[in-house]
Amino acid sequence: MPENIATSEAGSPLYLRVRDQLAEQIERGEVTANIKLPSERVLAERFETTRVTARLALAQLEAEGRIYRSNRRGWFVSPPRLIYNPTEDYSFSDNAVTQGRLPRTETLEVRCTVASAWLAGKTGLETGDPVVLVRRRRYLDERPVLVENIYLNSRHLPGIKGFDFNRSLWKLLRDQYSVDLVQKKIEMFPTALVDPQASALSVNAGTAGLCVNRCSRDAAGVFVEFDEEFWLHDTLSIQVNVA
Amino acid sequence: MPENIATSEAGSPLYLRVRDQLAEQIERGEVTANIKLPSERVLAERFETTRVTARLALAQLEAEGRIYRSNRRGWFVSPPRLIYNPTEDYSFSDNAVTQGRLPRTETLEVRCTVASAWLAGKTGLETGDPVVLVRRRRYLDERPVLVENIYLNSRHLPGIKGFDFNRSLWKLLRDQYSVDLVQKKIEMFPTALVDPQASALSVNAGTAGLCVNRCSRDAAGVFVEFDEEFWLHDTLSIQVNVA
DNA sequence: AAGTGGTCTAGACCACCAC
DNA sequence: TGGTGGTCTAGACCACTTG
Repeated sequence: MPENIATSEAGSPLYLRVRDQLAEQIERGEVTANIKLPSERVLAERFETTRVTARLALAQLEAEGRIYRSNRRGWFVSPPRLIYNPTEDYSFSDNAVTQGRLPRTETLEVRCTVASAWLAGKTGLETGDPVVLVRRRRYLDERPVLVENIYLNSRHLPGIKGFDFNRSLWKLLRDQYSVDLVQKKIEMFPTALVDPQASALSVNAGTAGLCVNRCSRDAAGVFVEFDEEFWLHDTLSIQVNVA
Repeated sequence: MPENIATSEAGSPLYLRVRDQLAEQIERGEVTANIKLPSERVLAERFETTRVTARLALAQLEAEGRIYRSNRRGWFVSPPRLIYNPTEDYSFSDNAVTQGRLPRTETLEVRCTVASAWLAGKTGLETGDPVVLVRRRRYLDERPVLVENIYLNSRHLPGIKGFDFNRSLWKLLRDQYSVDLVQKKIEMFPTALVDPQASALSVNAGTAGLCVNRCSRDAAGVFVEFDEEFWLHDTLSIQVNVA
């Protein structure tokens, strides 16, 4: 049975009225976190319109962070955002568990390489200085939510390449090297995810994301690590306190 | 003369190849900041495709923050992002000028009201406590880039309603009330802009944005102001230092 | 008045995923 | 194998902006 939309007052475009109806159903809890929405074809029929218009409505809800898509499996309701304070020493896993989520970390790659001009500019290293690159992917409730490139100062952290990176990096540095990260420079901006990050997260190129870069030094001001994080835009809320 | 795209290897979807060609032209400087792109119909013809596909390519570049649209006037190349540190006492104007931009502030509304339950939860006020609401819109080079709702503790700031809000709020508090904002709690998350913020910025509902909330207190911990900012996503880069 | 983006129709074929 | 989203065509009319 079609919804009473196509026949309603046309005060706003059809795709926004479809959006509002879907949003209402989500808020009423008729569909809840991680539940699949009806298919685009079914929605188009239900609202007596075409797939193009149904997709416009879905794109709106996706942009607002209310729903997300998974591969070609369909559209799902987004769970609450993870609260994340990038200024603090940080265990992704502890933080997720505290918020009632199931975290998982995959180490995609560990490789010795040298600093690019871009990295040198960000860190104060010289171009060509040795660094260890660690690429990780992190999940919440089995949904991949971020990929990151970590560049470690290998001169300052001998033997770092041999450790297990599926655990908290901050704890590793503290326990194995007695390094405290006390100086941080953090940069954040919203942007679309493109390859290779989009592929790594199994989303389409152009999916909205948040890029978080963090440059950390020890108490003496020596560069320790640079972290480049690519988050799906609907999965996090940044919180920072200044005292 | 059509670009050599439709005939090129179809390793990726057409709209991504169109995106790449346009991105290249932007990077080569053939079109630069605030320059208008060819119309969607011209692009469709040039790349031997339809408007729908051309719009997909443009939407990609918009999501990446490379271009933006202005009403029904066309698509324009985005200028560099404004670097913004929300943890510091902050003059929008000074910051913009330092970065070579032309700032402007409009006060849309100044109104006495009372704290909602939502605001009470964010600030520690009681629901119903008196506050002054200031709504402002801010421009960079005559492009509106953010709207904000400022809630001021009117008990703590007698007579605040009478001042000029087109200048820096922080300077106003310092000069007129000798208040230093030393405790701040900041929250940021990417989301789509919807009405009324979208209308206030003359963009379509669903345009990508960044919401920045800031709760500031004085040295004694008394609530002074809560600021709710809605930025266009391609206009800013957040930078924070932790020492 | 002409041109622009905004919205919408009614289809089509493809790649991938689950059954 | 059938259903899903992903991509794409070839048009249409409308609202608004600009000359």
